[in-house]
Amino acid sequence: MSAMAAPQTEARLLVVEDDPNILELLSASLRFAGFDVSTATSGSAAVNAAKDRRPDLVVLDVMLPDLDGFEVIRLMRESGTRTPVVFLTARDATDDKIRGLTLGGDDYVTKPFSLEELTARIRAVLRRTTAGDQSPSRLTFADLELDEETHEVYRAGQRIQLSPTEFKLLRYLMLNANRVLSKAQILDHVWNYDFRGDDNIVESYISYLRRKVDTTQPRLIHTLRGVGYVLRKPAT
Amino acid sequence: MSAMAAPQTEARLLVVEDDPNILELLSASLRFAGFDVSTATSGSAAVNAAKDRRPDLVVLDVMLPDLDGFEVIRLMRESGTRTPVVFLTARDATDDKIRGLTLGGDDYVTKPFSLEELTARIRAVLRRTTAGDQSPSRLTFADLELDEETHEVYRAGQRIQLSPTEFKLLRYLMLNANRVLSKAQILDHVWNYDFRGDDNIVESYISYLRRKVDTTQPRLIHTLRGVGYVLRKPAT
DNA sequence: GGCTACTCTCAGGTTCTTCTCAGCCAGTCC
DNA sequence: GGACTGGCTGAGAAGAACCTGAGAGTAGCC
Repeated sequence: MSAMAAPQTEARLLVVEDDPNILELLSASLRFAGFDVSTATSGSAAVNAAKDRRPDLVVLDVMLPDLDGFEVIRLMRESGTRTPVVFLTARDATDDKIRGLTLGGDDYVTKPFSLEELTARIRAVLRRTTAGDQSPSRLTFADLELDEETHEVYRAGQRIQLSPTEFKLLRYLMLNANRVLSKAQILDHVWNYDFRGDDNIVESYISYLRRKVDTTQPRLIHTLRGVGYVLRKPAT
Repeated sequence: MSAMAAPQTEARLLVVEDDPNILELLSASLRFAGFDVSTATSGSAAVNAAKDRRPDLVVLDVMLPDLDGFEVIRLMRESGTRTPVVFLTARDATDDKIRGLTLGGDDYVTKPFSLEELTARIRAVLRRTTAGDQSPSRLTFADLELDEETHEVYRAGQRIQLSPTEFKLLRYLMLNANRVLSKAQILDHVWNYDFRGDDNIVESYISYLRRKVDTTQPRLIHTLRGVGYVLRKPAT
């Protein structure tokens, strides 16, 4: 699934995270999303890996066993390269240094995050920092349009207001148009990884989405009973 | 984000600062703002770098481990070139030397500063010292006007009084018109880097600004719930 | 020293959002 | 047809995000 928008497909990521569960989750899904992923589990390993691999972007947990994330970045940048970073931080990060993370084209995501949110941020940072606006911030499918930067959604030219979760769900459907997505899959990608509710939440949000963006013909969001959902044009 | 106003885009800066955290903060964000940045961490290194690189402007901490900032400038200028300088000083610097700075076209910013303030000063000094009125001191968006030199703000021709922070916030919004800015981003750019409060201060100042400059139709300051704020004309 | 203007915090109110639950509906299988 | 299963959706509780008034503290100014 998730072949993502093409341009970053070959972007090289370095993921630095000491929790093996989260590291596995991240590297598997980012790889699956089409990124070329390498990993490190400590700050010093990260610095070396960055020298060797010259990644296009680093996903970096600020809490690491040896060096903290800020040290890692400084060491990486001493060699002169200006690699953009997406930081992973705890939600209640009272850490003084958390300020300043959005400078220099970088960004951050607070734990626990959803994979959709992380990949959206990665795409956004790559878009900003890579020369040439190669990848457009606007997704299109049939008469649906979704702007990742301004969070605007249009159906047949009509502006539609979505809540944050509705927006994430629609983006996920659009990035995976014509692909059947199970409720479990959707849950895993759109909701935070610590979400402990059940599948019904997906049904609820599909229902909300239909009411907001799929009231006109042709219908684009289809249910495959017992299998999942798919965004596609009818008569396929 | 922050592609800033175009004109200074190619200006060469030399940033001289011995604190590695602040140096990283500065070089990352100035580079992202479009400047061509090189760095030095000591006075003697700065003198050499200036000879090599011939920067258009120097950002110079007055407190350095070896030479002080004024010495550095004297040595730089012995070779005859008159490079403008923006000094970084401690807030309580009662030093007489600081006083005379604004006479020679130079300027200074007291630590801790905000990035908006520093980049505004850099732009102003470049404007004064570079031949040709390349970058205008007046920002315009819809019927909003903001003069960076006189600190005057007009909405639909009406003069509006803003406090210093309100002014900085509005300038930041105008420099990034049509771009969605998160509260974290705004905090990082408009407030001093040592500010330790929370996001609510941004909400407060947005509220003040709205009351002062956004009481008439069409509304220009928009809230994107869960995302941030954006300055834009409606019906986009 | 006293006044003013400004910055920042806090808390109450409001609106929007998330999530759960339960009942209903629609296919499917016997 | 009847029963079962999966999906849909309205109602509502809990919580999050946002706005704003009030006020404490502070810096700057006369």
